[in-house]
Amino acid sequence: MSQTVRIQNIAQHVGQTIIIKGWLYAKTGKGRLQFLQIRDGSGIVQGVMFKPNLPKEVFDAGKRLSQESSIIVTGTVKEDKRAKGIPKGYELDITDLKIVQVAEDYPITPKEHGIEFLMDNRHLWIRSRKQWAILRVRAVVMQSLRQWLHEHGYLEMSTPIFTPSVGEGTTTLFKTDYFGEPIYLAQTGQLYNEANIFSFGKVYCFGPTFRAEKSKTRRHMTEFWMLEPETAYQDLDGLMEMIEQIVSYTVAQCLERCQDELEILERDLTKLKQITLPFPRISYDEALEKLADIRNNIQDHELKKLLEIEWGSDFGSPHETELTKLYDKPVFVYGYPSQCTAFYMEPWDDRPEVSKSIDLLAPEGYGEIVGGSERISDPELLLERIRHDNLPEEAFKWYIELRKFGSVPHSGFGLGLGRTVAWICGVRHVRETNPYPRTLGRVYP
RNA sequence: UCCUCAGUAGCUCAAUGGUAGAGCAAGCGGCUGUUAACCGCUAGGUUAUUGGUUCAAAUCCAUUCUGGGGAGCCA
Repeated sequence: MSQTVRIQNIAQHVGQTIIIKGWLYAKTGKGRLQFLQIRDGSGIVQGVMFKPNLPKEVFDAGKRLSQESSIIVTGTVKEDKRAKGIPKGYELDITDLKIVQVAEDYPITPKEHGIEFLMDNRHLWIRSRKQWAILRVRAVVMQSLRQWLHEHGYLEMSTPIFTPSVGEGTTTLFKTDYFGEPIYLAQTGQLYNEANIFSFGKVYCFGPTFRAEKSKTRRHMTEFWMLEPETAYQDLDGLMEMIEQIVSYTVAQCLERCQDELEILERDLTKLKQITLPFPRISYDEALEKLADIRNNIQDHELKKLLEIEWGSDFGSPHETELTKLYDKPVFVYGYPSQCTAFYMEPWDDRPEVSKSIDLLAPEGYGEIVGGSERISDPELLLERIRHDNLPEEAFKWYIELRKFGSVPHSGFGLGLGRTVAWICGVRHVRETNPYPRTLGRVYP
C-alpha cells in the first residue's frame, strides 16, 4: 500500500509511488496523453496520464473529469525541471486514479472574470491560485505577529465584541439588540486592554472589529481583523521601536516562509527586502512641509486641490499616498494635532495642542496600516478630555478608575491585518485578503 | 451622504436607431508534452427594472434596482 503524501512534501518522495488526495484544478490533454493539474490544499502538482500505462476504463474516466472533481491519485514522483507546480520541479506519473466525485460544471473557469462574479463565488474563488496564496500569507502574517508577541512576553487577551457605547466616539458603530437593550459591536479592544495591562503588563487582542462606515474603497471592510497590543511603562519612542520590530519581523517571516505564494502573486521581492530597521520618523509638522513641497511641484490641478491641507486637519488618503512615495520603507508620522485625534491620547510635553500619536504608513501607496499613541495616565486630564468631547462620563467610570490605582505611562497600537496583508502581497484591494470579506453592500457568501 | 462608471448567452465582451454576435465554458469527435493547448461539429438570449420618444430601441430620455471605483472617515 502506497503512502499518502501532501504535495508540499513531494520533494522527499522522488522515485516513490505515492497517493495524493485532492481535486482536479485544471486539465489539458492531447489524445492518449492527458495532463491533470492536481491540488490538495498544500500545493499543485501535474499528473500525467499516458494511455498505455493505465487500465482503459481508468484512462477514459480521467479524460472526462470535470474541473474541481475530487480524486485520489496513485503515481510515481518524477523530477522534472520544467514542471510548473507548487513546489516547482516535480511531476506525477499516474498509475491509478479513483474518482470520489465528478464535479458539476464549475463556474470559475481559467479565464477572466469580473469582480462581482468572483465575489458572488467567493466560497469557490478561494480555491484559485492567487486567492489561495493570499490567504496562506495571511495565515503566516497572523502566526508571525503572535510569535513576535509571544517571544516578547505578551499575553493574548480576549476582549469583548458586545460592548456598551464606549468607543472612540468618532466612528459609526453597528447597533444590535441585547435582550431588549441596545448594544454595539466592538470597533476596538483597546480600552479593555488598558485595564488588562495593570494585571499582566504586556497584552494584546487579535480579532474582528466592526465599523458601520459607508466607506466604499479598496482599503475598507465593515468587519476587519485588528491586532491591538498594549504595554505598561512604554512611552511613544518605545511604541515606535516595538512597531518597527514587529512589522519588519513579520515581513521577514513572509519572505522566508511564503516564497511560492509571493511568486504566484508576482510580488516584487526587492521591495519587501528593503523593509529593515529602522523606519523613518517624521513629525506631523514636517509632513505638512513635505506635502507643501509636493504640491508646489505638481501640475495636476485636481490632485493639487486634493492635497490642500491646513494645520490641524488629519491626512486624507491622497496625502498619505504622496508621503509614502518619498520612502522605500514604512514611515512613522508622529505628533498629530490633538483636535484630530482621540480623547485618550497623551498631550505632547509643553505642546498641548499636539498629541503623542503615531501612524505608520506603508510604502507603495498602501497608506495607514498602524495607528497608535501613548495614553493619558492622569485621571483629571482624562476626565477633562471626556467632558470636552461630550462623551458619557458614567460609561467611562471604569476606564477613569484605571488611572486611580497605580496609573503608569502606557501605550499601544492597532494594526490592520487586511491592509498589512494587502501590502505584503501587493494586492490592490483588502477584500482579497479576507476569506469572506464584509464590505458595504456585501455579506454573501 | 456626495461624485463617477457600468449592467447583453454560465463567464469575458462586441453590436452607437434597422435580422442580437464572437471567444471561452458545457456536450460530441480527433490529436504523445500540455501549461488560458489546438481543430471540427452541437446547443445556448425576457439585452437588470419600469415607463417614454420613434415606423423601428441593447442603442436615445427618465425612473428604480444592483454592482465597481473614489471622497469624507478610518485599520
